[in-house]
Amino acid sequence: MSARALAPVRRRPPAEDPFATLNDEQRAAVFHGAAQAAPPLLIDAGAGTGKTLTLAARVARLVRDGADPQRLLLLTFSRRAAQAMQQRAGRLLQRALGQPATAAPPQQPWAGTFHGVAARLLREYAPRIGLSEQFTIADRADSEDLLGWVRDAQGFGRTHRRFPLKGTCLAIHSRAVNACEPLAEVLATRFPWCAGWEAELKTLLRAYTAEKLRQQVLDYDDLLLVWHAMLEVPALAAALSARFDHVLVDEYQDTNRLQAAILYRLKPDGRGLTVVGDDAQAIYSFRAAEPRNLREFPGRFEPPAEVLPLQRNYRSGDEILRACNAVLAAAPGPFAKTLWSPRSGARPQLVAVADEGAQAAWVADAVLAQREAGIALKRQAVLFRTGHHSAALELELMRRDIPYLKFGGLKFLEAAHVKDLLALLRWVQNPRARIAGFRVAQLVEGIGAAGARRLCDALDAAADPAAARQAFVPPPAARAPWAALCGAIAQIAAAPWPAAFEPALRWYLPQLERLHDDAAVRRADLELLQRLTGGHRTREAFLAELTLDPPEACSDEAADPQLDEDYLILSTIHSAKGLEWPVVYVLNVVDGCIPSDMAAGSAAEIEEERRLLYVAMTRAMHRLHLLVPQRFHVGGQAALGDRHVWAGPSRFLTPAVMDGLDAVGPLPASPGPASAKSPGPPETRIETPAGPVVDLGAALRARWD
DNA sequence: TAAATCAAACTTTTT
DNA sequence: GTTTGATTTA
Repeated sequence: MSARALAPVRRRPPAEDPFATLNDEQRAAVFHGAAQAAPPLLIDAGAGTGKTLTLAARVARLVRDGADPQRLLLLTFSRRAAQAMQQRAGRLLQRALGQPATAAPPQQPWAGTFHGVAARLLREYAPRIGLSEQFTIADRADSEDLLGWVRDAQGFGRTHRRFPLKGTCLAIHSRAVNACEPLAEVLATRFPWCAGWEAELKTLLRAYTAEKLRQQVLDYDDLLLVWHAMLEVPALAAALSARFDHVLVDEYQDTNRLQAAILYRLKPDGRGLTVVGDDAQAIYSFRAAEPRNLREFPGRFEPPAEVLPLQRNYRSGDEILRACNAVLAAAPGPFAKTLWSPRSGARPQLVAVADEGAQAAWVADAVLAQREAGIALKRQAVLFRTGHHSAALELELMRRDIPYLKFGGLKFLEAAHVKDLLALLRWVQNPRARIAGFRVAQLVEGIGAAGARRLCDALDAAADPAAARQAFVPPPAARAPWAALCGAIAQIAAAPWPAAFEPALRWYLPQLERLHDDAAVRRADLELLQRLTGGHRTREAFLAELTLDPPEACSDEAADPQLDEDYLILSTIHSAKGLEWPVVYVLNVVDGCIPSDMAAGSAAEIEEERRLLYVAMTRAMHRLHLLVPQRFHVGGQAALGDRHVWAGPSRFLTPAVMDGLDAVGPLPASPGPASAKSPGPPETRIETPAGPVVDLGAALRARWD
């Protein structure tokens, strides 16, 4: 073994060909083009067709053939996906180079989400674009609060007619930015009830942009917007484009117009560009994702990009795939694929139950039965449309002592105590961040909204906000507690990371005890937060990555995975994207849940709900259970309210789908009529902003002129 | 005048 | 369970 390790790496013949197990479809995608400047490629990868493996193998193959891993950009949908991809590519590469498995695999440092990569690039280029290197990133709640504050300051809170709420204003902002649409068009197509406020909204969003720049705070949308703005400046565009020889993008059907525009500016001729996607799994249009990015990709280039499909499914038995195909057959997309597998297995089940209680009991029974049969809890997943759909099941699981981990829905970062502590750290890093300061100041005993406002105004007016913070004279009653906060801030600022977390926590814990009855439970969250600090090298990195990629599970009864060996997976369908489990249960496959009655507006929305069911079903490897409660709670009432509706099975369970399902329990009523085929969305063009500018602020403000 | 307290409404999906 | 608004209290 040691002799092998000592041998010069380049002389070692590969112990085995890591690409030998690829099928023909995958091999074609992996070996498309030369290692340098390969022509553009679209991998049209159906669910479970080995997409991750193929992309990882392509990365490994490019590096093996001479590409520099440092000059390779891998854009994925989540950080989790990026890590999975890096690991697999690393292992494949070791084998391709004949390295021992003990050697450190070559890392690809540029892998992550669009937003994550943007944050890193902006931090690096900040001095060249008039941005402070200390800029902080606001999560959605903070962005809403800041926008709400600007909205009040502009006097829109006291209008004669009702002005859109802060959340709506931010949604409008987000839509306009991500879809690259003019404000008027966004209002007309998405927010018709706000159309009368166009001029005011324009003023508001311009003021919001100015305020963010003044405070050196960027929201999610700004990360992409500034990246794009940088690519408008020829010198910066040249530097950024030259930096990467290859750009590979995963889940391309869920990118938006702005992301596509970034990509085309990064690689104008498409050389070195690879995108992977499946239009049947487009489920993020509520976030301005534009599946047409995928459809239009080949034609963007001359000659058009090559399209290579992957249809051989390695995940599921053929019975499950037939049912999945049948769901989509009612509304085939332009890249219609038929998944197939030579493997045969159990037919999927349609389980009719009386109500949500019976549904929870049935799932709990089934989960335990499978566990007895040797399928660990971890290898089973319960999927649902919205976070609270699992409430009844969670009660049942707790009652039966079945540990579980829930993804999606309740967010760790949204808990008040976590936000408090993060606000403190943000405020230390960037004293101009008004929302953070406003929040932290109010934690001080004796300072309320009015005192906090006075403090923030003073900081705003000061040339040196950190000094103004020290000089602030609190109300007499708050003197001692305020001094304690100032002391803590000084310690946090002085200490290296992650030691700086300690004084922050020490200051906050007494406030936690004072403000919350359930301090003990919340304290556990803060300890989890503390454990996360170690994984990041600097405070900036910690704050940025936590904002862009929050821990996915909430801690409460969701047992600490390190304590419980085995736990059942609960997940929203959206959060289940890209994952697979041997046994999958899908809750509430009824009209009103799937499709959600919130989404019943347009035909396009209904079609997205259909794909959502498709995504849920294609997660299953061996067993799939669709649950249909005949009665379920309607929302908009107290948690224990007793209003129900009698629901029919989801309209997506067409006769063709039902043919492939085994009915369990009393047969449900026949499904409703299939929805009409959707007309395509209206044509939109990418708006090209005015010529190159180096003044970032002017570029961003111009967005709202 | 500002802070603390209490009652009531709202809760899709997420970077 | 959090946020918002109205009321009471210092």
